[in-house]
Amino acid sequence: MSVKITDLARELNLSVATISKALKDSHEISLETKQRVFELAKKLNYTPNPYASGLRKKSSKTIAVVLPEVADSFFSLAINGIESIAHDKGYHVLIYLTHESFKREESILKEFQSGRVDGILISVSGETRTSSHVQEVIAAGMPVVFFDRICEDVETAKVITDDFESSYNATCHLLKAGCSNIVYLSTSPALSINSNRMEGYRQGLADNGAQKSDVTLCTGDNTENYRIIRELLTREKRPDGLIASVEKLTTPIYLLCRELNISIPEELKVVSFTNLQAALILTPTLTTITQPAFEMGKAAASILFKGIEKKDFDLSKEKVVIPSVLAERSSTQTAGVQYP
Amino acid sequence: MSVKITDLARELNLSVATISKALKDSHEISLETKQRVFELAKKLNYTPNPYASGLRKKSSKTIAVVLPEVADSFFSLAINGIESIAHDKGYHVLIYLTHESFKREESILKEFQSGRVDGILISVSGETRTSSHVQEVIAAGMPVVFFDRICEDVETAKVITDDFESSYNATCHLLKAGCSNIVYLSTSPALSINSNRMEGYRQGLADNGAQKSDVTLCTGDNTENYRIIRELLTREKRPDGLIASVEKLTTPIYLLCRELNISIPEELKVVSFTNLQAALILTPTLTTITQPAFEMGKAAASILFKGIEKKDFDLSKEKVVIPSVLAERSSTQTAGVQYP
DNA sequence: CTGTTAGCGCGTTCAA
DNA sequence: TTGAACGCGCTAACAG
Repeated sequence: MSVKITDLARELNLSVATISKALKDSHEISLETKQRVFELAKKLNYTPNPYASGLRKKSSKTIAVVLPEVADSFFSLAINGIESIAHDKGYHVLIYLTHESFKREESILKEFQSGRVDGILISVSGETRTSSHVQEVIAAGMPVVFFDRICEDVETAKVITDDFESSYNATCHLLKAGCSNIVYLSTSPALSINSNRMEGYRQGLADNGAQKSDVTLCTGDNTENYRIIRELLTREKRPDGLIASVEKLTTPIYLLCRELNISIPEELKVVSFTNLQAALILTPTLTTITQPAFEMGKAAASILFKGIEKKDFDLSKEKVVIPSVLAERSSTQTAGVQYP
Repeated sequence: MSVKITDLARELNLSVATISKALKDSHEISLETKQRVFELAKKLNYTPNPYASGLRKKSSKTIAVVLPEVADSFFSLAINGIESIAHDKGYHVLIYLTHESFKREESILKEFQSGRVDGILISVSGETRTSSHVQEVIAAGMPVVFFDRICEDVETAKVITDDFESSYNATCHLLKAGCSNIVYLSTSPALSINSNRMEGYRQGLADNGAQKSDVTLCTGDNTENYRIIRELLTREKRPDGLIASVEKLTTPIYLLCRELNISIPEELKVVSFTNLQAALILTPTLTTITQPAFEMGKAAASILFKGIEKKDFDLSKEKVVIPSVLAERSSTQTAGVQYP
């Protein structure tokens, strides 16, 4: 087994209390004793048992991160952000995946009544409709921060991005860049994600007294989309700005621009929402709207630690809407690929 | 605070020992008592403190996963695999990122002498040249499993994929599919990853008494690669099979095939190593070689748990070389995008 | 300055 | 069938 305080105590003919204090560099221990303790500790590779001290101090110095999955880059980057803050604060990170299952989410959260963690960072599953399981741990005094996928009705800290605002900003960006004929490429208008983005576009145009909104409806079928966009790019008054509401629309755009000899971004400025960032491999000169996953992770973690460390900190007051990142790329600075 | 055993004991006028046994469904407790205990436990939302019991039983029921980063999909998927096995086994997963720093890796590993975890799954940082930090925890009796990025000289379990074999299989695959003129597109031949892959290709050809090997050297510059591959695809005896040693070569291949009216896979079969899987968005009919990250995670975790649970299990005997997945896709079954 | 004592919450003897 | 007592490794209060 690993070496413990009693081992040091026996070896040095001191009491465990003395060792404990010495290791904490307490002022009530003589310099000489501390020296001896430190030396032996280093020599024997002593590492305090965190669970024993945690039991005593009623703190685990660990947080839980509950995610649906870590398939795309968003949650991956978020983990990076969370871990980096946690590390700085001296906390450890437990990770749990719900696999989009509400049942699993429930059982995971219930576990947290046990004192295993000091706080929870959660992005709820796609199946989650009710929030009593979250309310329960909060009621038990556990700090909780929602992150990306939130429960609207739970009064605790939330960190999200704003689809409306992102799209609004993208529109302003294009207008400022000189576009006067911007088309929004929508997906199924039923999706709330799409309608928010579309509204942002409309508002952006309106607030700038610009052109009327011009929405082209795309579909789930790629061949069909190709046809639709071709029509758009060959019509008499061709658009000089495009907002792609989902990443996969960038492929037909790119291909058609090659085919029709339209250069991006000189003749056509394209902004696309993107999760995979795969679009950049194709079109390095694309302007992208990405969720700043790393920053969101850091922000969420920071708030959580405030909630953990300051007992009177009111998490329910915290609602952080982080703007998406509008990243304009020149062909030289991209990690993507450029072709003649 | 959360409810503990003593609370239940007081409420039911029983001793803590009785409660403890009852909760473990011990046969030395009457059915009736158990019933009452279970009921109250459920009612009060009792959850045992894992650290207290862990302290007693000298086991934490948690493992550590030490990774360089979770940027690309490989480690993300690996985490999924690891977590799923851990969950099944009733274990918890602590995650640590080294950010490719050896110093950080060292300090993380040292922490594990403390009993915080029962086992370690690690993919070493890019800076890691020595292995004494790993040897140390192993010497202290900690089960360790290497995973993808290993230390050759440490005698413990390892789970990896084999570049040579993958490439060998890809070559055989193309030969079997009727190719007689397969070209290998290399990257910088200095990279060990590339030389292993190239050797696999050569051996694959040799073992099948097929054509002589035909390697085309690509570069780091995309425009240049485009030119090189164009030359290749317009030369008199055009290849009917291509092995791309890195994913980014697929973009020029795809573009040129469109341009030159070469259909994949009818006229040209393309196999590519891939990490991002972004290539599939472009070319759904591509055949890919991917590291089966999810399975590797599961395999590594499974081995680790054997090492943890069977004290006489010899981890140093375990070396699992998982074959890369050669995935041939038809245009219909892909998650990618197809265009006319 | 150092040591004694008493838990943190739980599980495991051993007695009753 | 139940309970009292001890200890896991550590910290905190109080003595000395």
